[in-house]
Amino acid sequence: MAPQATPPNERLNNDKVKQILKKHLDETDYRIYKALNEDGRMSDTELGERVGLSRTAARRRRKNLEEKGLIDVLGVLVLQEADLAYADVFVTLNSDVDTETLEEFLEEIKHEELIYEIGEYMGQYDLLLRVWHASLSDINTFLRSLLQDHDAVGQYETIPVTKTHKAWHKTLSGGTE
Amino acid sequence: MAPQATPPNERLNNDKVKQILKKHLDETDYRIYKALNEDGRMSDTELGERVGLSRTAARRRRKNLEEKGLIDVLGVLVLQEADLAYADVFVTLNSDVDTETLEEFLEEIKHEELIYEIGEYMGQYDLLLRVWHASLSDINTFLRSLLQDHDAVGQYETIPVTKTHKAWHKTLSGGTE
DNA sequence: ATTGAAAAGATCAGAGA
DNA sequence: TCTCTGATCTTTTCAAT
Repeated sequence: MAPQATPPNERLNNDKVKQILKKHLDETDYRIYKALNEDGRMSDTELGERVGLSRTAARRRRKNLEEKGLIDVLGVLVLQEADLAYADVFVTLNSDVDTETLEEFLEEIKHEELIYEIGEYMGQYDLLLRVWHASLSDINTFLRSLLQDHDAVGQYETIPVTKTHKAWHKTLSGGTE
Repeated sequence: MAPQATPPNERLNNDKVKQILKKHLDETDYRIYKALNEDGRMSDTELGERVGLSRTAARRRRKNLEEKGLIDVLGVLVLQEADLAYADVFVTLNSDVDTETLEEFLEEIKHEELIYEIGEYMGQYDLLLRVWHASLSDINTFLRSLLQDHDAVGQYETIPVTKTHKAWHKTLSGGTE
């Protein structure tokens, strides 16, 4: 079958998004991203059909987006489906912590398999950690041994996540319901 | 070349993780996940070589993990690389909000292209939203029009994320540095 | 879980808009 | 620069074991 023109129902009808991204992604790039967001293993051939390009053109764009680091195609663990507990941890750093101690701390926790996200905040808290474990009480124990007496950490608050409705830009289907 | 036995340097040397996941994933499954977490488009052939299985066996396991919803392979936008602003929003719901209004609210924001995550908290806040936009001030304007006078929303606090060190279980390479 | 073989897809060089 | 086509090589996929 010949590659079709852009299917009308898949056109990006969101001018706002187009405006925001125009510095790096044009509309075709964004549609490639959206297709990969749905299915990261979609073949370049199908990708091309979806966005109205030949396989090679679609492929080149995908590769470019990946090489520039604008998109990443990866596998994620769906904690909700794996009956795992997960929580967000808001860390306030010690006010007198020096850069080196902080760097060491970050380096240390980056390699923790049970911490799947680390972000820096500007505001009420300094750091966000996201952790997973078998149960909430395991999360508590884990965090205590990791953060309790660390030079870099002032205090921390843990908030369990009870349900995720949307993640990775994607509405989640199931849940435990 | 014949499929090799498990390369020693790639074995999962983390008993804690093995214990936590044993209900759903065995060690080979977890190694498949870790490989896909590095590169979601890795071929089943390479996957098989990495974990010491034939292409078909590796493929079957991958498919199973995807079908059970335990892992998902998808494309993500790396906001940090796209010069976009992003922030976390902690929402406290109105104390007198009824289930229906809440459901409607969730349904409404699920389809917002600029909201890439929605989670329910148990604790100090009720909801976490993660938003992106061209700039922080755009985020502010966007949130005001979305949340300000909504029946479901009591108050909300926005905290900009200034840097992400780890996301999707993966240490991020670049940054703007 | 594996192998072998047919179909589908990836990849590259060359060429054109 | 971006795209396309055709040729070749790799991977996927499925039936049989």
